[in-house]
Amino acid sequence: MQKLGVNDKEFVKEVTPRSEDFSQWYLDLVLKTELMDYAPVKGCMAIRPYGYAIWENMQRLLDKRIKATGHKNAYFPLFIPESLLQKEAEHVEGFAPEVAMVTHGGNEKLAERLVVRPTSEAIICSMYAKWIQSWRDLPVLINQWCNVVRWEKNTRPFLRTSEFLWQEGHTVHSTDEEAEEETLKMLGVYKDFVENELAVPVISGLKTEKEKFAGALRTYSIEALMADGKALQAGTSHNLGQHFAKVFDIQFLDKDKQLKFAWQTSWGVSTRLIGAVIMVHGDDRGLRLPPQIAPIQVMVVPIITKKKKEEVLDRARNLLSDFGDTLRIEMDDREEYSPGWKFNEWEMKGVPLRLEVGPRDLEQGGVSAVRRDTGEKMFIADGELPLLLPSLLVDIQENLFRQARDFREKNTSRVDSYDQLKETIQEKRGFVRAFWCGEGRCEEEIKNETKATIRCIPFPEGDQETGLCCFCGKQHSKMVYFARAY
RNA sequence: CGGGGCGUAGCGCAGUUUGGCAGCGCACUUGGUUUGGGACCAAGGGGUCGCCGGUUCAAAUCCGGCCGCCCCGACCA
Repeated sequence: MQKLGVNDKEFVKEVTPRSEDFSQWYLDLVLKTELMDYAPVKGCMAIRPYGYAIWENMQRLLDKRIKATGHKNAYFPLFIPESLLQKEAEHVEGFAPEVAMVTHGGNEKLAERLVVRPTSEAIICSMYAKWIQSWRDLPVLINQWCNVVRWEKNTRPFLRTSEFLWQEGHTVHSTDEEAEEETLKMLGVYKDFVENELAVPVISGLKTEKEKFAGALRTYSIEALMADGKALQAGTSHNLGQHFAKVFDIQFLDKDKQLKFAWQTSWGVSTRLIGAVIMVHGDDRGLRLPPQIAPIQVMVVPIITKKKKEEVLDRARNLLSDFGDTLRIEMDDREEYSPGWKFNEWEMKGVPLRLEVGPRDLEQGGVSAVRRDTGEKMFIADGELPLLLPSLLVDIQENLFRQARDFREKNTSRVDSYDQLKETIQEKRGFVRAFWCGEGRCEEEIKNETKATIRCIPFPEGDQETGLCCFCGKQHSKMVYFARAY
């Protein structure tokens, strides 16, 4: 391999530069790269093939992990009788403002309104109550991939849509300890998946009472930092305790002949992760997709000229047949577009690696390659391709993660006073580490004034440091992460 | 739900102030010449001007009502 420098030419401006207007950049990008399009109903989007392919790759990689930890997939109904949703007090209070209701079937008014699921605890628990009698029926480890609907006031493609796709795991256990273990195990699965497949580094920890899931005993989350300095909750795992078991009557006869309420968990990640990938890795030229989830990992652009057309196309086709079994490799041999147009197009669409095959490359017995993550150009001799292509993709994947982690480190601040907290959130954004006493009142006032929320209380590393609450000054406060969030 | 912006060809827009043939760029179709960082020439196709009503000889344009989308807030994966 011969390095040929870095491509730093300015690209054609179809997308608002990220530095100029992050929000507009994001919207331009998701539309221009054909990830999605707006649908006729507010907050609803069509996920186009290129966007859906990313989701399919995410599904495949996460589903494998979910199954490897002993879970099985199932499917539960879209409609939930209103009375079921209302059983758990906190749950209904949290979700009632944003549920869509079906009131009619055909022309007839329904006897009971049906909620279009905003999440499936209620319907699943009503089924679990029928399926669980004995300790021998436990644990129940079920996941489902589906759509849910939440009537949001403010929507944004992928980050917050009225309908979105996700997976939700719902498990039932015989003890508190086992449920807690499951909750943490799945949070760990999410962290592993998001960091290794999406190349997005995350902080994991416990949510505060105020931020926890409606109906949960405890919520844990993984939190990522976007390139504009705002945080995004990338996944949640809830220990539901016995809250739902008690109202849905999920009881089992234990080994000690006692009738007991079961312990439950639920956990989910959604198509929001596509938004995270865009906002963490994207740049002024467009998307930068991690190879693990990129619909196209390698795009071959044949440089077609009048004289050498067939030779060039033959070589390009050979590349597809040589590597088509091991890589997601495609060729853009459209003759109505110039090579330059294609370079920009596939860079905007975030394809990790581009191979150019032209008359010059044929003469030299190799291909030109350009990395999307660095813009680096190189010449690769034909014989080196089988080893270099996979290793370049690994390298790109790791580099994207490293860049994102470095960005997060640079944008994580440690503050000791409330004034510093306010100033940092205002000026620098990013994650801000500060001590917090655990009081909802402090949390609330900080949020009202700074718009920053406690993203999570991180898991203690070694001897946990404590200090004075940055707001009220109380001793033995814990270190938490603050940030403005999506 | 509050504040702001916008609805005219697939996309981006002009035209609305001062009523008078519905336009421009890109995209699309056909033919030709091209092709190593968004090629060029020529000829074409495409419209319920968001919807309903009113004023008028005449409405994209004026008036009234409604609907939708986007952005910023408050609420949320």
